[in-house]
Amino acid sequence: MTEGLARVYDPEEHEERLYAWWEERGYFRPEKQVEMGLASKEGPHWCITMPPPNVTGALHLGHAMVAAVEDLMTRYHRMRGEETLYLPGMDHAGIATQNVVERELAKEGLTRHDLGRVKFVERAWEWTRVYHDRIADQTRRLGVSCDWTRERFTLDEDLSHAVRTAFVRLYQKGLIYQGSYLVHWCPRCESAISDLEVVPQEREGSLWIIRYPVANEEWEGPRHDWSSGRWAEGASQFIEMATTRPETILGDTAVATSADDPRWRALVGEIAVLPAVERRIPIISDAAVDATFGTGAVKVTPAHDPTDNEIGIRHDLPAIDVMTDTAGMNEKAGPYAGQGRYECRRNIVRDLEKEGLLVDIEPYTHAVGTCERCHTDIEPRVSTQWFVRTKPLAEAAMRAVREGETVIIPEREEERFFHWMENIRDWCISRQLWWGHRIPVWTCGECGETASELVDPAACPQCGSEELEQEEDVLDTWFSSGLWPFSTLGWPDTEAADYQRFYPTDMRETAYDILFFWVAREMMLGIEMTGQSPYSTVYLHGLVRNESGEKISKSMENIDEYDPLNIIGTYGTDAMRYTLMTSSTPGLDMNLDPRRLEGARNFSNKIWQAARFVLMNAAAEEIRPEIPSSSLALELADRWILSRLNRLTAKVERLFESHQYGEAGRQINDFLWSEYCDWYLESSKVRLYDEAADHGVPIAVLLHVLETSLRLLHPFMPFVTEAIWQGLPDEAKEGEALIVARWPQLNAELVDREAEQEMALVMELIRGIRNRRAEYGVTPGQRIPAMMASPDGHEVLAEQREMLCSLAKLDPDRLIIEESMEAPEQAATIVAGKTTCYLPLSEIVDLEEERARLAEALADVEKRIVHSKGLLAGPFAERAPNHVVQRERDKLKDLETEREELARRLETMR
RNA sequence: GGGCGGUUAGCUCAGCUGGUCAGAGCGCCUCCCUUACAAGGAGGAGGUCAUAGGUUCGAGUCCUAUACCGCCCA
Repeated sequence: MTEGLARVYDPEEHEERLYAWWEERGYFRPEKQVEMGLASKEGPHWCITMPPPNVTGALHLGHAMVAAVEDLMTRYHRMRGEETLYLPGMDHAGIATQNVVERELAKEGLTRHDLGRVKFVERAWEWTRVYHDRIADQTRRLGVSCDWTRERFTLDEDLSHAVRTAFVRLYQKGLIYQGSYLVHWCPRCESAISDLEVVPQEREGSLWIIRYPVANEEWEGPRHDWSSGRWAEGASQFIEMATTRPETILGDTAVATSADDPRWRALVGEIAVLPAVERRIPIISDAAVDATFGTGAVKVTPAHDPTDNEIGIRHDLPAIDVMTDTAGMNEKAGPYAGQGRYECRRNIVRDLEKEGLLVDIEPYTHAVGTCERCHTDIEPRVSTQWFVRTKPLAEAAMRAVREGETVIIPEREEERFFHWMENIRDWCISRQLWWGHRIPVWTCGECGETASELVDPAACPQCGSEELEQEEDVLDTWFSSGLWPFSTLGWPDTEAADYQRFYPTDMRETAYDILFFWVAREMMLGIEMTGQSPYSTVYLHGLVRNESGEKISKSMENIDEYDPLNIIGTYGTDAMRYTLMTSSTPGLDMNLDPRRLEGARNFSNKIWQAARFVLMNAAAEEIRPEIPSSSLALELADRWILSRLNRLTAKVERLFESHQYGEAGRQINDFLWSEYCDWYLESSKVRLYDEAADHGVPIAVLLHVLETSLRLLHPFMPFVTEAIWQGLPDEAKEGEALIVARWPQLNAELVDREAEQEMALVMELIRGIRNRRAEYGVTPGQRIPAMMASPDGHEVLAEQREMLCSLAKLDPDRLIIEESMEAPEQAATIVAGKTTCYLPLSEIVDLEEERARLAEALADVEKRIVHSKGLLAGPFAERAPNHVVQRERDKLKDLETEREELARRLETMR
């Protein structure tokens, strides 16, 4: 592998190959880590369970984000020597998968009912097998170092057993109940869905102002048929109300006004006659009615509206469901039975108008609930469902967060968590689907007794009858996902090795938009089932959007640009992961900009090129001992880069510990590019290209710094770093793979403040000289003379003659470095602290320009001196902390030195 | 209606507990295919950190309003 590296880094050459190798070597497995001595059974451990992707389709950028963050954490902990488990898996995604399979069937002209339950479930399994493989493959492309030997699927036998156990326990504890309540019903899925699965959508609809006749002595009820135009003939009193949903009139069981509304007070207690169906319904008053809305009176449809449902309960009103499972009008809808709900709406409005009961129509914008999965308008509907009593579970979950057992990052998300938990409603967990965990409740055909047991009951526990029927419905997918952090580790077998070792886990990492869907449920079920919060930290990342901040959706024209696999194809996995990690800040949404991807790809190539340089030069050398070593005679640049490296190591560690991964990634980039490549590597050429010079030291330092930086960068860019690392000579590294190398530790001995200050002077002079060369248009390669006067730095500069000549393109024979000297006349001047550098470019220096430039610099310095003096003379000197004041004093001193130098120089030019 | 987040260079974004923080990449201008890299190198221009107050010796950084954009909940 030390054959030298290709001219350009090509991710495709390495990524899949390296991944296969890692996996085959078993590095993702905790057992292997222990076997290798990287971790120990007695030592620290770290575990994260992967948010299981749905088996519905393909991965998107959200998954790529999850992969980037979680794999970064995983690799970091593994390198730190913790026994690390990243446990992967997938979710059967009940409603979503059933939808896609039904869509497939539709292409064949079939519905699930044509197949029947058993055959349909078989089809869903076929789908699952295909997509499981596809998603697993894609996950590997993301470079995720998870332990595939522990992969789980929510419908696996053991996980189903966990679901069953959890259900039975909750049921027997009275935390699960069945009842007839208002739920969100999707007429396309023909199933109940939870509050969270309803997506409100703004609609420009209408507000229909209608009126119902009131029965009284003069008019006891209609004497003519509905739609005859004479239905309300003779009625003398009406109550007027506004509605956005005229079709639900048929299910009204009252009219309500706010208490003491002067407009309607007299009618409260009277009976209104419902159009079309002629039901006699009471006029009541209720606090829920907003007197300022519409006419101050509302129709009450307890079976089809949440607010009305509550009013209905308060007033003991009947709830009449007028619809079918597919949101058609049922037999209770009288003349409209058999019509679709929107067809019915049009017709009943027409008829109301005909009967003189339509008062007005106003345009009205309001929110309509739609199904998260199929976007069909939701129908609130009373139906019999299973619920989890969430209050006690929520209390425990809140306590865990409040007491710090689980920390949510970013912190503000804790507020959202509490707010939701405090207002939590019971969780509807039954779904009228076929794909999922069938509810383990049996009803006796003889006595009606219901039972929920761990083992399928053979006979009714109450009457002994064998006529038992299992509940048809399945459980909400989130019920099984809610058990994920422990069901995957072996629960309910609490003696299982993984459960013992890794539970509670350390991290739940996911996007903030599923805090309630999932995290909240995991917390509730986890604490209830295991007595412990399922993880100590919840880290929530932001959503990925396109570069204009728009949500990426399948309907976008350039959707392919945002397909992670296409991004990987263009830029490589490393570039994508690095970009996802560094483009944003924790918890904030990210606008993914292709330019950043390009930059990241360039970065990976840059490291590759640097490595090529190091390896080419190292190939010819005998590799010297590791660093630090007293046997190495380090020069200024060596001491400087080692110091910078160790500062970086400390900084990255601190940033990782506070979950500021993006900042850490940027810091590593800065170091490698702007310090290692631009300065150290360039300066090393002086020694490496000098046959007579010692090559061992720069090679050792180049290798050491490169190798250490690769370890720091590995969690961000796993592939390119491993590819290079494998190419490094054995003497420069420890172990067989970077993925299992040790995380770098700060070596405080190598932090060298003096070297940093001296190097800063050298760099400042070189930058200054380059700047003047560019300004005067000196031919790039041309060697020029220079004279440096430095009372405090001449020794350092003299030692760095070669570096100065090389990087500033100075003529070695005409470089003079003294403590002080007479200033030449025709020269450009650079002042750096006490050091003055003259470039005697007699032919090209424009004295007038020089004077102007120096005068400008002097003016600037003087301005800063005035500011600094003002600061030190004021209350700042007394109130600010000592070290800040001292720093200001030092700064002033430097400025004053510089002013002197500039002034002196200007003087000589008069 | 309640709550949260954002508003920093032309563009996409960093700036942790207030004191060299005014930054990066891309774009732009000048020069350079120099034996790691043109997916590159050297130099340069560019921002009164949304607005108005306030706290402080000192504020993109804290507080209060306002505007605009976005999200969540009802």
